[in-house]
Amino acid sequence: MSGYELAKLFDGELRNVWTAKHSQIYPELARLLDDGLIRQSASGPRRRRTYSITAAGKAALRAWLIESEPDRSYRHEAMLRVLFLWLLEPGQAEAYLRQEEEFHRAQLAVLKEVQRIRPSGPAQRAQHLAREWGLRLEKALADWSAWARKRIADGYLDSPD
Amino acid sequence: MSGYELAKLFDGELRNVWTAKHSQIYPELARLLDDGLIRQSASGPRRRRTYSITAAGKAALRAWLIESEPDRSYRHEAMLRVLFLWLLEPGQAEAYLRQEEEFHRAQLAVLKEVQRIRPSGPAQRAQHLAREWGLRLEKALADWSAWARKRIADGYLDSPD
DNA sequence: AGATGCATGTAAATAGTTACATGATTCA
DNA sequence: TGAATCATGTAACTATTTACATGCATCT
Repeated sequence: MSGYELAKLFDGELRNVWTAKHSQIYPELARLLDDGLIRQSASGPRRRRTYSITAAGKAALRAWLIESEPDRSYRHEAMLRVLFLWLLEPGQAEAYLRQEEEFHRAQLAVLKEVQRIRPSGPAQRAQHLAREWGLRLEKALADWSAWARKRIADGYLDSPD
Repeated sequence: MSGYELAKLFDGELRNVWTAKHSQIYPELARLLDDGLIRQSASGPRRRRTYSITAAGKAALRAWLIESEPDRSYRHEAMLRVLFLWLLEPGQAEAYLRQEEEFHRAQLAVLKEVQRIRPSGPAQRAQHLAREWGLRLEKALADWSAWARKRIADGYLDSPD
């Protein structure tokens, strides 16, 4: 893949797995190339260069997977905002959650389309499994947004205690 | 809340919303205090200091909520790893997913316990809504892990194409 | 010919982690 | 009295974003 394609991928269907901007991707590709973990596999118009993983790169990934514990902490700005929804008028809070639901329903539709394509090769199949997670995540987020909005509409946040 | 309590909260029930280490929290509290967005509300043994939000702090939060678009990108290292599971032996991949399921079932149980406590006051109620999301997220993650593991056990990743 | 999208790169600033550092209180 | 936990702080490093910068290719 090229740096440009990676940037698109991170901004698209990998948005709920990992992200990176092109300004981080290009220097990182240069570093990986320098370390022999990837190799340039093709070049195209407009200085386009695609890279593929080397045996050393695969070994490094394997070592990472086996030797380290996953970091299971999340950062979800949209949910962080929910903690402060009590500072807004209920109507504003409802509008926020309505937008969230809309966004996630739209994402869900996009992922469903992509998911129809049959993956070929092990890497594509692993991506298919991760995309299935994306699908479930978007649905859960849309459903939660609708649920929370209804609770707020019922006066959940403004009732005194 | 004190810096120490915030660190615990981020590491505990806010783990799937936002995180920060104490080394980030303390300088940030100093900055917020300096900017008049929080005020010191109490002090205890061992230099313990708790802070509460000021009117200016609330206004700043409101402005953030209303004037900026939420960043809906995620970073989920545990799911990033899934993209590279094809590099492992199927047995190793299954072990990874089994651990993930276990972790999320345990988290689910913890959150369910916390969620039984009735929230008092609007901020607590907003946190309750976010925790309900945490609950749904942990369940979805556990279910997905079990599903993906079964697919891999059925040879999904190693079948040629 | 002009707009749009492809394609890459770098510098400066901000955000966040890891490691180093210290000391008080509580409990066994 | 020794260990664990509470509690805060800082320095160095790494990661990430924002802004600046350039130019080619394709389509209308």
